[in-house]
Amino acid sequence: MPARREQLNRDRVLAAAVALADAEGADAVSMRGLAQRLGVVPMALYKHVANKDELLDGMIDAVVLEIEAPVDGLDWRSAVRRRILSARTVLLRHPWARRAMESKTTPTPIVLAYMDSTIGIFLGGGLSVDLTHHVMHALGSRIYGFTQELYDTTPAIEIPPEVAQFMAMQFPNIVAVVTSSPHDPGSVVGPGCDDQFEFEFTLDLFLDGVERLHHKGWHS
Amino acid sequence: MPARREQLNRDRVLAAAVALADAEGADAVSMRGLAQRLGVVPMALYKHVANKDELLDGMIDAVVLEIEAPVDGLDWRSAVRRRILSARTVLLRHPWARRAMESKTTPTPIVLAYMDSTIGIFLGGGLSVDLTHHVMHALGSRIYGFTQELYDTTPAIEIPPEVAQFMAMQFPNIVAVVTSSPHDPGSVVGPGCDDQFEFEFTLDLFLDGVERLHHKGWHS
DNA sequence: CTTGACAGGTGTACAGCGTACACCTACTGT
DNA sequence: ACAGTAGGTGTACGCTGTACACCTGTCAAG
Repeated sequence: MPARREQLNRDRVLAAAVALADAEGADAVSMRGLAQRLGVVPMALYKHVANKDELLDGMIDAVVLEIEAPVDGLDWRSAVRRRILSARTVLLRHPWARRAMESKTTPTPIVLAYMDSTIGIFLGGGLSVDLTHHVMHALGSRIYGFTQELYDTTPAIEIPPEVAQFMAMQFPNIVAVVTSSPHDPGSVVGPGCDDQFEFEFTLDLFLDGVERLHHKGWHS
Repeated sequence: MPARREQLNRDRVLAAAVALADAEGADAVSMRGLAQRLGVVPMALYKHVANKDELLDGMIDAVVLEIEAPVDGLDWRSAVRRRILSARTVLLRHPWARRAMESKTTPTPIVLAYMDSTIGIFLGGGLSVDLTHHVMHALGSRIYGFTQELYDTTPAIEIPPEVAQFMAMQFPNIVAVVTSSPHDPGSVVGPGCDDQFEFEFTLDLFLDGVERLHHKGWHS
């Protein structure tokens, strides 16, 4: 009997899937690819996850669980800000998670628990249920630490000069805005200009607005 | 010679693809499915679009072209608001377009032109280049008329009472917030609570903040 | 009038995907 | 000792996008 390799289990499968996605991107996580990585035949995985969708759920759960728990003793605004920025640092470690979360339509209990505790910060801070409701919608994916930057306006490859000139002709406003201030590649989640500064800028713009509504006694 | 069916061309292919997606959802738009719809063999499509990715680009372009052009004679805030709400009504007609746009990483010239003219509204209204830059990031997908509602918190199926009780135990805050005010199913783009009221609420929260920054002479 | 290029539709084929289903094997509780 | 079961295997199916060779009708040039 050969030295038996360690038995698979759900957590090992999920951990391997996350590691594979971290290392080679989400596309590398196919049932076949993941199985190979684990030295196992594809169908073996189905003994531990129901299907690929559930595998993705598990991967997302693993990421969400890395987000720091709410900190006691802070005002609601600081607590929310801190938690969201914690979510962001987690997503910087797992850039694939952004698209994975976007592509899902139903939350897992773990994601629900994350949302619930985040909502709890607002309600605990005295915000009305209605205002909290709207704020959660307004935040959208931002509570998970990323914004939806649809397109990458700062391409990695340098653009040839004739293209640059063409762009300046066709899209003068884009060029004016994009060339005004560069982004920090180290702080972006996935493609796009979703860097740390922009993220915090918008987050604070939001929280300012919410705080103002709250102080005005906004109710519905 | 049988009555020859009308020849294919790029526009007919794109129009059929959009119609198919409208009618049966984005998943129905496979090269084989679309070809069948056009009474043609799958490979015939490749004489008119380079590959499936370009097909999707073309479909998105078709949708973006439906968005109303900027209206002259309005202040920047009204002009932006109007344009974004126009984008939203377009996306209500083509709910599949939301995910399609999310899944792309590179904009087409037509999408760039849309962005350019939208940026032009801000710059033309006197906003600084820097502020405009941040605002475009902050708006994110909102300039295309949808928000990123990751999860559908108002499921279509009614939930059994024991599940409801379990939810109330596990996620009291979510339940409190979700049950507070219902959403209008007719005004949502895709799954989630992205309804018209929430959309405008957040849009105005944004525009308020931007206007305030602008009046403060915000520059960098 | 012929000829040759070419645009556009066809047919076959392949690699990759998720996964259903039958099987086999080793361990466990009675 | 025996039955049950958890977990890994092998084969196979239908689906996807698409490469490549082919054929056919139209049209312009010699």
